[in-house]
This record gives sequence, C-alpha cells and structure tokens, in this order.
Amino acid sequence: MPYQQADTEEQFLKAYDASLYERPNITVDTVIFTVLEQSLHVLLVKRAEFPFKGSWSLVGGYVDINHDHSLEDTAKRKLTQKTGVKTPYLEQLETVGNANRDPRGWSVTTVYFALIPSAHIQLKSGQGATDTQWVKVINGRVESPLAFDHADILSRSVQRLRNKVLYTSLPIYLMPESFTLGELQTVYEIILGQVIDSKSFRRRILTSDILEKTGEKRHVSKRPATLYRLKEAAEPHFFVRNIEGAD
Amino acid sequence: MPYQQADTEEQFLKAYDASLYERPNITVDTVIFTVLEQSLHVLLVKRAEFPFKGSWSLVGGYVDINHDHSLEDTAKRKLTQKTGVKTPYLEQLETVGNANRDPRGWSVTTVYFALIPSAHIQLKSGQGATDTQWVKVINGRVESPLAFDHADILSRSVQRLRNKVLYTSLPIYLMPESFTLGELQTVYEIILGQVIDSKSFRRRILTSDILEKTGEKRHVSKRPATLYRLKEAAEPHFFVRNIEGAD
DNA sequence: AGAATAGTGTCTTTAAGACAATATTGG
DNA sequence: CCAATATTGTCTTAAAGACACTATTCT
Repeated sequence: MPYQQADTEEQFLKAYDASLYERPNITVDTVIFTVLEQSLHVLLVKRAEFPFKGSWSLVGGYVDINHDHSLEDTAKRKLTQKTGVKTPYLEQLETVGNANRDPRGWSVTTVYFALIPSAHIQLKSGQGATDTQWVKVINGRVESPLAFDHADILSRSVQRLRNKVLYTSLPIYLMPESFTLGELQTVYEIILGQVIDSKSFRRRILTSDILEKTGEKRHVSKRPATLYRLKEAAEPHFFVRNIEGAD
Repeated sequence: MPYQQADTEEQFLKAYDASLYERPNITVDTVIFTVLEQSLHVLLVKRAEFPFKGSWSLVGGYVDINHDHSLEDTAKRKLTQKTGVKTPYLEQLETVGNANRDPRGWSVTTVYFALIPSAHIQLKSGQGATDTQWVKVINGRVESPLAFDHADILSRSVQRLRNKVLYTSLPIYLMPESFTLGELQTVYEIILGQVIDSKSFRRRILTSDILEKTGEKRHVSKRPATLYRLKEAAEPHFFVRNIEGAD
C-alpha cells in the first residue's frame, strides 16, 4: 500500500493524495442498434486518431471524470453527441478488460447496448460528413473490419439482443411513437431471422397488456391497420415463455 | 490529445509513452455464493485498510496488470486466494463506476458472481483467522453493514441469482460431486424462497437430460435416494419456460 | 405394522404453434 | 367483385401445476 499509516478514516482521507492516482483508463462503448430498410443496423464511427485511425468502431470514448457522474452518463453523453436524441433503451452488456485488446496495453471498456427508432435521427458528424454511419449487420457482423475487439463485442451484442427478443418486448424500443402490430412483428422477425405466426404473435403481445390503441389507423396498401403505442409502462415486459426459436 | 502527431500506426505506437498513463484504477469484486445450513451464504472479507477499515466487504481487489491477463483472471485469482478452490461457475454481473462509491473519488468495479459447493471449503485467512467468513443472506441482505456500495451490489446479485434460477440449472453448481434430486430441489427452494412441487421439479430436471445416475444410493433416514451427478455438459441448461414464481 | 421419505400417475392449466377462415379496404 | 393485407377462430402440442397414490426402507 503506497500510503502511510493512519488510525482513523478521517486521518486517512486527509493523508490520501488523490493526485498521486491518475484517473482510470476506462472507455465506454455503446452498440447502438436500429432497424432500417428491413435490416438490423449498428451505428459506427470512423476513428480520427491512432490506434486504428481510419477504421470503423463502435460509439465510445473515455470517461470524463470531471463531467460524467457515472459510466452510464458517459454512455449517454456519447450517444447524444452522435445521434442527437435520447435513447429509449440503454442496458449495460458487459465489460471487457485485458492486456491484448488495445496495442497501447491493458485496457478496459464497459459496453452498453442501445435501441433507438430509426425515424428522424439526425446524425451529427464531427469533422466530416461521413464519419458516422448506420451499417447493416448480417449474421452478427458488418462488412468492414472494426477497430480493437469491436467485431467480437458487436457479435456478442447481437447474440444477446436475439436472445432477449425471444422473451421480452425490447423491439418496441425500436419502433416510432405509434406503429401497427404487423410492423412490430416484422421487426421481431428481422432480428430473429425467422418468421413468426401472426396469431401467436398478436396474442402474445396483446395479452401482455403493454400496448394501447391510439385510436388511429394506418392506411397503407389495403385494409387499414390499428395503430398502437406503448402504455407508459416504461419497463420492458418479460414473457414467461420463449418464442420457439432456432436457438 | 496529449500525444504528438503521427502519420502511421507504427510511428504512433513508438511515440506513445505508456508510462505517462497510470494503470487503471479498477477493482474486481466477486459475490461468492454457497448454500450452507439451509440458507444462502455469501463470502465476506474484513477490510484491513482504509477506507472502511474493519468493515465487511465482498471478495475483491485491484487488477494487477502485470500478472492478470484479464478481468476474469483477477476474479479467479482473488477467489482462489480466499477459498482455495476453483469455482465451477463464474459469471460477470455488472460494472459499477461513479464518483460516489469510493470516498477517494471516481472508481470502477467489475462485479462477478460465483457459485461453489459448500463442502470441503478451506477458508484461507490472511492475517487473522476471522477475516474471511460465510455470512447468511436474508432477503438479499446481510446483517452487518458492508463497505462501499457492496450492500447494493449484493442485493442485485441475489436478485439476478433468483431470477436465473427460475429458468436455468445453475443451482447444480452449488452441489457436491453427487447429490440426490431431493437435495437439489431443496437448494432451488432455498434460493427461491418457495416450495416447488416435486413431481414437476423431477420431470423438469430429468427431461433436460443434464444429469446421470452415479449408480449409488444415499442412505439417510428412510428410503434410499438415487444419487446423480452432472453429465459433463459443463454448460448450464436453459429451460424454455420459467418456474412459476413469486416474481 | 407404521412413519417417513423417494418417486410415479394422471388430470388440469397455460401459453405457444399451425393453419384455416373471416374482415376490410383500394382498385 | 378481386386482390391483398389485417385480424380472428379453433384445434393441437409442450411443459408446468396440483395432488393423490405407490414404493422402499428403518424402527
């Protein structure tokens, strides 16, 4: 222990020189998902600095201990910076810390994952107009190589998302304010990569009692569909049973 | 950015002076559970240093970047140090990082939770014989106040354990090498705080096909009970449906 | 034999899957 | 009216709950 003897907590804290200890070298990365053009997309940023300058990476950055009160604050700050909106759903996924993931040495990142509706998102670019983009995710992967261990992190995030979609109402956070059950079902199907029987799906969602009719109908193509919105439950619903899935 | 301009990654890494950056101020804490004397217990350590000198706390400590290859290594090292055994189950739970949890300032801890059988554990004490103890957990709490935010962390861990026990085979990792279905059921009941119908329980466990008979019987009290052991599936089983529970 | 614990039989219930059938609209 | 999408009816299936009943052993 690098600090001198102390007999009371007060004494100890007084003797403790905070400046001797650098702020923790921790980053926060957020896997931001949306559903766009009939497929799952993730928000990626082009790195402006080494290491991995020019590579695409997840949205993240260092914790600013002078302004962020908590890790979640850091995630939210970065998220707002890049998307300009508050996310309706943010969950801590995992923390990865080891000696290899950063060429500069031991590093730690806490990973969050966020779900946001694709509608009306104004991407805020930093320097250029092309440094932040929605990228299609196929089979847990994106086309271009990612910085650090972000490809692994992305793949685990997608797995977690898929898994949770089997027993929760999470996809609702990917929907706009109001939506039809058919649209919601499509989003479930896109994430799961599998069609769902619509009778089962409607029964499941409707008996969970998390939605309410807006009173409006959506008139696209043929028969108009009833519009729903999330009741202000806020909390996601957990079903007691999984959708039967290609596990 | 505190480092000078560089045009290639090589150049950059060469110019990057690792010693300028202190090692991250990160701790790893592990909530180590066992079932002992018909109730859930957690392993606690008496703190030898300020802050919270003399208080009980979870098993944890700083990441040693020179010896630990990853956060999980740190958790395992501490765990072996305190229990003298390898844990059959270790899972990362969450990471808590904020400005308040440590009186010394911004701090981060990655929390793991471990399940180990109570049998044959030799507690290794550091200085005294009483600095490491199994403490009974009632309603997600222990009697004495805990250091830092460890009471909150413990309570969330118990919640997570309860929840997972509703749809997984996790309690098997709390059992010795071989055990009877009755004993396993009791452990489920202790964690859930609720009795389970034994027909349903046996059907659920047996059809999941994760156990095999050892061929022996346990002769306690009256009718001898069949002994089982875990098939070497290693991976915990996920049931498709929850035990109906006091959620 | 009787008490106690281990283990089974079987009927009910819950929620999902399958799939046919009906409803509502625009063209 | 027809095509297309929305929505419902209803039978089947999987797995859990309830609870009575049988089996095995010890005293």
